Amino acid sequence: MSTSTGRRLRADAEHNIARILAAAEEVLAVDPAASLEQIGEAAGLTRATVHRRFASRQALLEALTERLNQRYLSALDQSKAETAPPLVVLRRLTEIVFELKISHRFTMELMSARDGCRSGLSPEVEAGLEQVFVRLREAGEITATGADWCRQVYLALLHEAHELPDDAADLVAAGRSRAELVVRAVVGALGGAPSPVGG
Amino acid sequence: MSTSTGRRLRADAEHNIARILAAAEEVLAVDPAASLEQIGEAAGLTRATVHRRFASRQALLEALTERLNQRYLSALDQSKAETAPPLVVLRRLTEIVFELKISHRFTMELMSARDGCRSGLSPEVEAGLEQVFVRLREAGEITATGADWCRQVYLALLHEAHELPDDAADLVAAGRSRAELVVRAVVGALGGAPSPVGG
DNA sequence: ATTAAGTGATACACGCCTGTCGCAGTTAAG
DNA sequence: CTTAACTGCGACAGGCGTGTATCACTTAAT
Repeated sequence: MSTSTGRRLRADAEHNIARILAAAEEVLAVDPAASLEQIGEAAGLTRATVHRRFASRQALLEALTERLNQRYLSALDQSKAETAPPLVVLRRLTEIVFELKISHRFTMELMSARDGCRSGLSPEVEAGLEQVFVRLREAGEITATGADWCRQVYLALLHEAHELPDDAADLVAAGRSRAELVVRAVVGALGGAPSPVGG
Repeated sequence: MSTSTGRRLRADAEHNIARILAAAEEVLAVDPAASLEQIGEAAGLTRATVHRRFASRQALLEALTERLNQRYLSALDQSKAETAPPLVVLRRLTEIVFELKISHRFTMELMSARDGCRSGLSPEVEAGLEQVFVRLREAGEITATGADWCRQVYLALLHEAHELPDDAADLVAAGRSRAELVVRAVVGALGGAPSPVGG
């Protein structure tokens, strides 16, 4: 709905849209309540121009989330393309998302802030993620069946691992790789052992 | 630092402080950017009175976090008092914190929003939580050694389980109890199996 | 009952962000 | 080159939240 709203833009205008989005990400990562003025300044543009490209602050934020959803899709493609074993897919995906968390910190948190029960992720991304867990289950790596639960646990552990200081003991134990740590934790959380109690 | 700043307050004033805090929690849970006016109205008081009791918005928020930290401490006491087995302690603690997440939703999220690497939790609460994981490790239930990692994983999984819809498949599998689900996931994530990959 | 504390109501100053104009100058596109 | 698009600049109106202060009134404390 935001891609090509009317007729084609001039090249420089299109270019400025990119600069605004990049600047917004950069500035809002530092101060989530930053004004459009600050964003424009960081983009080397005027507030007026920001308004010309994005009718409202809300519109700008929506453009940011749409952009991140595209990166997510691309990440999913990159990691599962070669029909690799599901654990490898999970590890690759994790590594890419770690990079996204660095370059798109603000938007990541924006999308994590659920309103109600929505995840902020596009349906396509959610479906792609679900596929990863379906394959993990088929391969016997996990036992959990709920798509929501799997996705939430994964993203949560990914996030926490990312917040971890560089010299954390558990990181060393995982061979210095945050991705390794996440993969192990996710597999453990989603059910290495079937059911130690009842049922 | 906020308890008994100067001389004693009159009884009704002290009472109003409690009403303001309760109203703030209630209102901010719905709209985190709500004005002091809205909070005052919800408390049956005027904005002026809110300002009399809390010099600034910032001061009010700090009072909220201090309050929640006290609840955390009390929760830790309640769950580990009887020297119960660590897994039971974890489950009890989880159940209590679930209730806190309902009654203190806003403040929970306020404290989760880390600025830098601080957790928002008071040192006492962090220490108490660490003790729980130390005992879990001594009992052989987990293998992870990092205090930060353990705490973060626990709180994250707790949060995600709480966000889960009531009819989630994994909840049924865990015997309908979110606390059960969290305990299993935490134990799994923090290392049921030592190290399936390398040295 | 007396006094000090507390509240309601109202008003004001201040600052900030948003959204929208218009105009002059610059730049891409054909 | 010529035109239409785009930007910078400045200005404006409107809204909202904060923080402070004053004054009359009510209430707890002793």
